[in-house]
Amino acid sequence: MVTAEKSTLADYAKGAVTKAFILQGAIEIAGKEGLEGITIGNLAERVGMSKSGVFAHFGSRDELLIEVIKEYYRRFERDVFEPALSMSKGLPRLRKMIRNWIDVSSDKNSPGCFFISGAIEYDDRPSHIREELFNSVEVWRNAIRRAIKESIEEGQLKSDTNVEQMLFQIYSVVLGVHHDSRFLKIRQSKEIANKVIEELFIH
Amino acid sequence: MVTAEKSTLADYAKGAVTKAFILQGAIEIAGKEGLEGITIGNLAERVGMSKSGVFAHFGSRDELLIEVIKEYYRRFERDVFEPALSMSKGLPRLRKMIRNWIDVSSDKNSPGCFFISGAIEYDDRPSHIREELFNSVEVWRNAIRRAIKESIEEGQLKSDTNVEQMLFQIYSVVLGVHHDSRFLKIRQSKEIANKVIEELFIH
DNA sequence: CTTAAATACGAACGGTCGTTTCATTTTATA
DNA sequence: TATAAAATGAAACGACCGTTCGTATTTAAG
Repeated sequence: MVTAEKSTLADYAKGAVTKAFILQGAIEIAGKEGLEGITIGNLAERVGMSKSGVFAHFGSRDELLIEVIKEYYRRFERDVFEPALSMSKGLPRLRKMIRNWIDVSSDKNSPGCFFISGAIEYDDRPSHIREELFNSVEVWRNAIRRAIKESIEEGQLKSDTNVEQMLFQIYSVVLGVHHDSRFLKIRQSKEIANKVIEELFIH
Repeated sequence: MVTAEKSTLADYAKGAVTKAFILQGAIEIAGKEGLEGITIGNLAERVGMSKSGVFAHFGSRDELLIEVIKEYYRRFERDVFEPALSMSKGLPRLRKMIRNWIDVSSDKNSPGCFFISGAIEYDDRPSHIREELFNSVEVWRNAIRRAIKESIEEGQLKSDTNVEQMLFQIYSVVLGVHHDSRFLKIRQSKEIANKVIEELFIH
């Protein structure tokens, strides 16, 4: 039974545990094959269930993908954004956000950044999936915008800094490190990316 | 009959004309749905042929995709690289190469840059298709490297310019403009990208 | 003009896709 | 412990996948 006061893993109904397990498998598949690589069949095989058993948890494949994106967003927030909150407002925090993001985007053992791979997969395909992805990306971009503005207010970035251009440059660098490390398999791409980011902050 | 001395469109066997027509259709599909969005079925429908009729020209879907990439590469060379050769060696030529590349990557009426979308589609999928794509990308990257070095030799870029870092930054900006114009639908992304490139060359 | 080769089609194959239906088993509640 | 509810499975559906085969048509060569 789930209560508002206190809840442990054992409290959750079996259904919720299974659902979380399925989503974990789906994220792993999407990390290798992309979100469009998730099929009910290969997901069922991976988690050791029947197709209909998996399907029943979501009602449709679209809904499954939307829940995958929501779950990925939660993890992104937990792994990339929240750890940066321990740094002081302004450039230290912004720097930490970007470094964490570069880490998950270049680490070959992680599923890669769905914000980046998903943006390519759904750039010309209007759908609820695209909308869900778009909203997640926008929330993240707003967090970056805010950190840039706070860095300006703290006097750590030049007062005439163009926020949108700075955002473009930061986003571009992460797209670059994602591309170079995952497609081209360049090992030192992370170091180059961090160097470029530092120069961006210094100028 | 096709001769080595002279050849016009009418000289080509019907098969070659049809094949070119099919490849054109395939490129259009890939522009909207990605390379993996090309199926024998939807391609046949688009060009008004039977599945088996389309299939016979290539022998397998993999071979079809490889020929699509080769054809795209030829067009990229023609539309992006070759026009830059009219500019003088060094920074003017490099600048033109990048501008042309930004144009095809941000133009919503063009199929987008397969070097970029393909890199995401095949980043974790070893296959002949990936190899073909990888080789095309490497040729293009070498062309950029060369233009950077010539710009240094001509004294138009600082002598201590790090070629690999410069290449990373250029590539990142184009990834950025591709992302912002196609996924986020930001209209002024091309202007921001060109501005960033100019600042990159000035510093 | 004849004839061989090139080209295209229609039908079918085994698979996989997302989804539905219904029966069965497992879990939680009273 | 009895009972309702939740969770899962087995089987099948029509649609589409890449591919094969045999045949008809169109094209080019002699």
